[in-house]
Amino acid sequence: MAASLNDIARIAGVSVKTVSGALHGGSARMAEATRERIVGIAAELGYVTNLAARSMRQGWMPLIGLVADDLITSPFATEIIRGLDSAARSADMAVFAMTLGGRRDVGAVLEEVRRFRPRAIAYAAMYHKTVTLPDAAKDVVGVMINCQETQGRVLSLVPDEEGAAHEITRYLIEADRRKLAFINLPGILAGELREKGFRRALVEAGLDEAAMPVLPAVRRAIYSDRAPSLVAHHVATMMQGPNPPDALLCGNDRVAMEVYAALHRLGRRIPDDVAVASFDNQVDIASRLDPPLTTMALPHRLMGRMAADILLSADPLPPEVRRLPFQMVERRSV
Amino acid sequence: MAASLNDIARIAGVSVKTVSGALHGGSARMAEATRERIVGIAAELGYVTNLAARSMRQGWMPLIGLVADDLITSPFATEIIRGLDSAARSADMAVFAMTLGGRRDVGAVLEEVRRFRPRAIAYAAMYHKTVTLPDAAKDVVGVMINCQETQGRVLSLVPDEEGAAHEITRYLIEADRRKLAFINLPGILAGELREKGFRRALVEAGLDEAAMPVLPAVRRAIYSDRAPSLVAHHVATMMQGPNPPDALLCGNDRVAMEVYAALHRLGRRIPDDVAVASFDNQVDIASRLDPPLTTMALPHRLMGRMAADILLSADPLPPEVRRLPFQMVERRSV
DNA sequence: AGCTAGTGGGTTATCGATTACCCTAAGCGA
DNA sequence: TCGCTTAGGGTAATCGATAACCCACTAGCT
Repeated sequence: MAASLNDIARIAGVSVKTVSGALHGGSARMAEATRERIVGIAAELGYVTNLAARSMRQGWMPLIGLVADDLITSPFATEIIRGLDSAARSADMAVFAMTLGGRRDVGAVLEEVRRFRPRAIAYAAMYHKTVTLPDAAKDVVGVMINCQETQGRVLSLVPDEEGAAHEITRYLIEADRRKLAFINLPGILAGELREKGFRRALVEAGLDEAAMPVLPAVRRAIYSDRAPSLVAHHVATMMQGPNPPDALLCGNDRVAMEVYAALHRLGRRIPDDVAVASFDNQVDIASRLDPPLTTMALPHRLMGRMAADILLSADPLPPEVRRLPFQMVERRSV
Repeated sequence: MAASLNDIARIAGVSVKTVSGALHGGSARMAEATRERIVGIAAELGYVTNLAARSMRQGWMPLIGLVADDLITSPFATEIIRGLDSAARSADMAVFAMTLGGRRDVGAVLEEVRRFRPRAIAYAAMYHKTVTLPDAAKDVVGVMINCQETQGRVLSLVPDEEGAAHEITRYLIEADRRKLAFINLPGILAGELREKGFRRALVEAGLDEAAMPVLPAVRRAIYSDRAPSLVAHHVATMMQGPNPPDALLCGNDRVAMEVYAALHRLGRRIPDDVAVASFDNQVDIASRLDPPLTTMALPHRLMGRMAADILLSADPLPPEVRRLPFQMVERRSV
């Protein structure tokens, strides 16, 4: 068994409280010699603080619980966790993540996490969506990341999808593109909001918004590697049609990857014939495409960092929805 | 503050020990009526077990600590964690991950994790490598994942790089390819071992091993999105040379992605003119390439699961190095 | 000398769950 | 009726760290 304050106290011939003070800076009143002797013995014994024991008095463990609906799987998840972690670390806390992993019962998973007595709990979604939390969970979850609670009773941090779509569309228009098309992700909240932003930018630029197609990358389902893709079909149809687009906006970098392949097959050059832009900034893909892809980076890290700040802030914040900006990563596809 | 066994006991008019028994199945001797009454009160109060308190007696928290050298960043990391998690869950434990995140001092990070009193600790590396653990850490880390301890004093789980390279090379040869080239990842252990397997398969097939080039994907450094790539150059040189290869083996799926682009530019078709195969099975990429990429999947999930089994096994295991097999994912690039 | 303030450190209760050990009452056979 | 077993449950110690409160001693001042 690991050494405890008690063991150190016995060897040093002082009381536990003195040892506690020496190692964790409790009372300032302490002879420097005593402190040094105690620290020396602690090091010799390989003493490691027992946070579980400390938590008994404190009431909580120095943990931020993260319940994720399946997110740990995704490369973006890591960004959220990094953001959370960097903020948590400044407060000498750690992040403790647990995924639903297919389990339906959010309440049960929350309880599993609560057994560890985290200081606060965040709930995160893999992709931007609306989530219904069980009633009891509303007082337990301090902040929602990448999702918003159905009844708006929990402070939520989400990406500003509409703003991002608006920005990248404007960017395409400013690059003298006039015939745009958007191969969107159907059936999800992000897709809906981005379509709004896309159309708004077109209208503001005085373009004929009705002439610009918004097409689904897949049929109905979530975009995944199992869903049959419509991308190649859409690209071929549009490019060989009477009025081919000179800019293609893609729902994510993987859609863009398929668009690249389809354009290659048709002998079209990027960006000379067609500009391509997208959302996500999945670096592995975006930076390795030829030409490298201009894409709107999701604010995952930012959401993580803000979430931690919110959870650790002393005073309670109103349960609003905060929309966080994407960051445009300009490469050479426009 | 959350309800405790004490609160429940007071309300139910019984002792804490009875409540403990009722909720956690301690003593079998208990009137069913009493148990039900207690469970009811616990539910009403929203009682959640305090694992920190339990751990005071048990000596450890039901946690498997995972120290990762930077791994949480990678999409593979998630597979290791999933493997660990699924095995841990069967033992009613959770995985608690912490990354080095650039910090040099492994010992300090290990101590940070040990403060939480995990039952056992695993160390994982982002890519297959050799790791030198501080002396004190050798008794603390129960298993190394995706890396091996320099002095072989800790049980290690690593991918069987040589075997995988041998298998995929044989597969290419059996597909009637006779002029192979390998665009390898330079400067890392995996690359060295794979080259061995590649050459062994060539020799076994009676091919002229010296005529098959093994080229570095990048100059010296680790393959990352910052390292200037040599892939396009190599492909162009080889394909336009006197004796172009009919099969290209790639160090990972992102290299393969660049190979695809380079071949497209040269007007070569996959797999008709050139077969392409690689390592990793980064699904996002491999399944979306055109044609979908045949690739050797790293045994990350398996490593995770085995690691948990090892850590939770009662009897200590010898500190050997176990090489785990890759899984070939056949798609349509060969 | 008597008093006060300050220094250095000890005692003990506490947090929540578990557990070794003890107690009571009922039932039952001798 | 006595003694024993068994069901049902109580008491109190324990794990490690913390903190409220207490105590002994010394220097400086009147």
